Amino acid sequence: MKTDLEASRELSVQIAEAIRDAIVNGTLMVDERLPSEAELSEKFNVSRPTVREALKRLAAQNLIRTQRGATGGAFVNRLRFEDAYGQQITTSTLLLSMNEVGFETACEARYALERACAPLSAKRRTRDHLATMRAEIHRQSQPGLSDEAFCASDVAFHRALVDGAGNPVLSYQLAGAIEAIEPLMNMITFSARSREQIVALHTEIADAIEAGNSGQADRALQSLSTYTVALARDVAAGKRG
Amino acid sequence: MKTDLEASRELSVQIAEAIRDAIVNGTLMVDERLPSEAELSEKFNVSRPTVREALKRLAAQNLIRTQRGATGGAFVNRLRFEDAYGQQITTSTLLLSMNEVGFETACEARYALERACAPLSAKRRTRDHLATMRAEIHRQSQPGLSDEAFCASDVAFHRALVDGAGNPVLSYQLAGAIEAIEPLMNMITFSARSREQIVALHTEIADAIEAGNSGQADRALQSLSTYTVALARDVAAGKRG
DNA sequence: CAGCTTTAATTGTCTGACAAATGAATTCTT
DNA sequence: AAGAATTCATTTGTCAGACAATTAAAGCTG
Repeated sequence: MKTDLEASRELSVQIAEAIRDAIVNGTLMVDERLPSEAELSEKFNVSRPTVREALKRLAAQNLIRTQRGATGGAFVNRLRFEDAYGQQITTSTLLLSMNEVGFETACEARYALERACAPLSAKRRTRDHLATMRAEIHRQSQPGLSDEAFCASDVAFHRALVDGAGNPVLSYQLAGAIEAIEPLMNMITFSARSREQIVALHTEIADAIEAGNSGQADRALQSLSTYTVALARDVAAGKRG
Repeated sequence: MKTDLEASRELSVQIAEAIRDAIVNGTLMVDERLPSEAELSEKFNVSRPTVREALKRLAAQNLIRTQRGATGGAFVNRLRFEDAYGQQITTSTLLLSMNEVGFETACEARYALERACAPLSAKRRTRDHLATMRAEIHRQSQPGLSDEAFCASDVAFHRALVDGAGNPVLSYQLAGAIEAIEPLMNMITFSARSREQIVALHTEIADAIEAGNSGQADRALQSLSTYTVALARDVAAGKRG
């Protein structure tokens, strides 16, 4: 952890960077305790509020956690996938909501990623993943289901498909894409007709994954992708027939 | 922006969340100016340092930017892809460095994502993307190239391939995976023989992308994936022959 | 009207203080 | 001596008030 800072930028930024570097390059290990705020302010020659602003920056990125009390302090966080999920989802949602990304682009990315997962999932999925997919399909075919519940089930189905690939990096990458576009997906699951079509394709996907037939899974996912984008375009055009 | 806070959690966290919600749900628009720190501290009934800690949390997530001076203040940021790239790379690097993810898992994810991009890239790549790929291949075949430079060129090649898909979401997702494993990739580009093999596969990929032959691109990427993972396994096992 | 100066607003930083939490040491009780 | 209660020291959380640095706008001056 370097203690001499350049000028120009804000002190709290520089201190945050110095500590972050120490974490990334391994100078500070996971669960290691940082010096107390008083010690840090002495070490960097700044006041405690400035040190605190730096620490809050790091806390916002889940790099550290703090604890009050005698043996308290700031500790290096082991970054967990759940934390990474959360950040990913927030970022993706913001990119979408600020119109930096269109629905079609997000949708395309999502299905491209899912198609990348499908062959792995066909190989490695456990009985649990398959059972989840089947259960969600069954739920989706219930007639009284609300749009929100249908969409939540849709998310659960696709998550099971992706998790079946057994690669947490892929799961985490897709979490953002899938959950960020969920609100928009809600709008295109309005009609019973589209639900039937979606359930049919989900069934085809589940069958393919169960049989280990990655080609079939890929074709079904491609159909689903095409169908979804077409529906979205219709909704965008306002013809809700 | 709600102004009444619950108890229990830290005030700065609650304030940060209240403001973040206002940004995400559109109450605060892009480039809109937040109330000054003094106004916020009055509004939330907390001191200015507490408000500042909250703002620093948001700044760390690129949600706001601050400016000093008469017309200064905190402004809602339009989240840019570059910012998202940075966060993605940091997160991926941390997940890798903290052994939350193994090299093989990251590698598998990376090539799965690339294979998802390849068909789109075969369709949409511009002349520029292709030219970049060719240029990097040429650089990679120079004999005097350092391992670091070779690896940097490798990253540039794959970025061009991915960017050719014309989907910024995919580009951004892959940025993390590719750049995070670059240091580890460095270690497996040690021998001239493996470089030759990699260059040959890169050439095959570029040819396929140029011809719009996504099947060939996919096969080449799969070979590259298999070869890379095998090399990595050898390196891990310590047999550097 | 152009250029300079002043001014007001705002963030950045500092100082010093107290409150709250919490584990550890200490004391008291049995 | 063992266990329970208490005190204590340490550390983060919060507050109040102040000054410095920056910046754009208003005002002044030639």
